[in-house]
Amino acid sequence: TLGHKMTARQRWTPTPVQLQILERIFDQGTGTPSKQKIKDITEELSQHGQISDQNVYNWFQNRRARSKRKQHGGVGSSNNNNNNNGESEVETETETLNGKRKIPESLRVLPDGNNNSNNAIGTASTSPRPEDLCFQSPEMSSDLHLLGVLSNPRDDHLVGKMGLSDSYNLYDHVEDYGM
Amino acid sequence: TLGHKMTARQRWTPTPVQLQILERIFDQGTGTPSKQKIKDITEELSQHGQISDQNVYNWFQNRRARSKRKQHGGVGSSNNNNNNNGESEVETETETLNGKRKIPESLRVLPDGNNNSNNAIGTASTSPRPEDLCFQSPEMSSDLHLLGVLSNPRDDHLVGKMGLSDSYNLYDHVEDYGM
DNA sequence: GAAATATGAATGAACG
DNA sequence: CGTTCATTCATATTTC
Repeated sequence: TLGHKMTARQRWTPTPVQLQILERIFDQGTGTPSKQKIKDITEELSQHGQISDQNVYNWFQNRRARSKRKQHGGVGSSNNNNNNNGESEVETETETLNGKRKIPESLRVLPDGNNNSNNAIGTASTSPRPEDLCFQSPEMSSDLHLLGVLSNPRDDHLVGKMGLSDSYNLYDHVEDYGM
Repeated sequence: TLGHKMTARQRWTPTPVQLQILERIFDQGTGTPSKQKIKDITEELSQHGQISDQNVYNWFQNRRARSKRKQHGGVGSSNNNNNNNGESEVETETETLNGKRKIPESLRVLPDGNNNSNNAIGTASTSPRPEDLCFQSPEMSSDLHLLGVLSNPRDDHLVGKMGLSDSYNLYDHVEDYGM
């Protein structure tokens, strides 16, 4: 009953030794190791098992994030952690949600309905975009005339001369987009 | 390092269609689209789901940065090494590995102390990744000595064995869309 | 064996 | 623009 090779990419699992080393390094308080450090560490850890820079990097990132997160939970704090809104920090209640968050990786590309955060709530005016539900054919939608412009690299001289098209600097952390 | 503005509560998730379009545009070699282009793209993509200029801009930036990271061998890692066990018989059945790695938490974090003999990992009778498979370097890398390096921000060049990542490697996502 | 949990991996958003 | 943070997702592992 099983299939055959499904290209199951198993995620890297640190060996105890690797974990020990990683923990130790993390405990050094070095914070986030630089890329160079990452390489060193990777090199070191590769002696104890297969590992890559990305693995090490991810590990540190996760470790950091996890530490931060842990502190905020109801660790030693007083009881009564009432959540007013249904917002709740979904943390461990992964699939407790009614919605199906777990989509097979094969189908991950498929439209999962609409998980976009719609500001329109309460009025039930959630407009499930039918377009998303449609299968995306290689030709994409249709009215992509826009693409025609974009596919033209020479089309840059369109607005570049206006003098007003400054850099994207203002794009950095603006809140004007009212998202 | 003060008030981190993480007011971004809801994270925009591109729909498959949007992703396709974005990928397409990015692949056109347009590089970083102008502001005008961004607007056009946003407009087009908004037909397939909620999106903003900022989202589009971020996406392109991230995409670009990611691409560059790969060739530079930054954190982008180099070799995607899975577990040595990851041969080909990997099936969707979780039972494939048969044998649970029963490593007590005591060993998982392994407070170390001063003990060097990590025989504890001997539980590898079911360990999915035999570490002995890896060839030990003649210099017998010391886990601890690496820490010294990390403590020294100035000394990044210690092992000097990192001469591996040169070629292009795709570590990142393996988008299956567009199939 | 399924659920719950832990954690590695992917990615959007922010910072400098 | 490169790097880092924060959040989510997927899968391994542990528990019931």
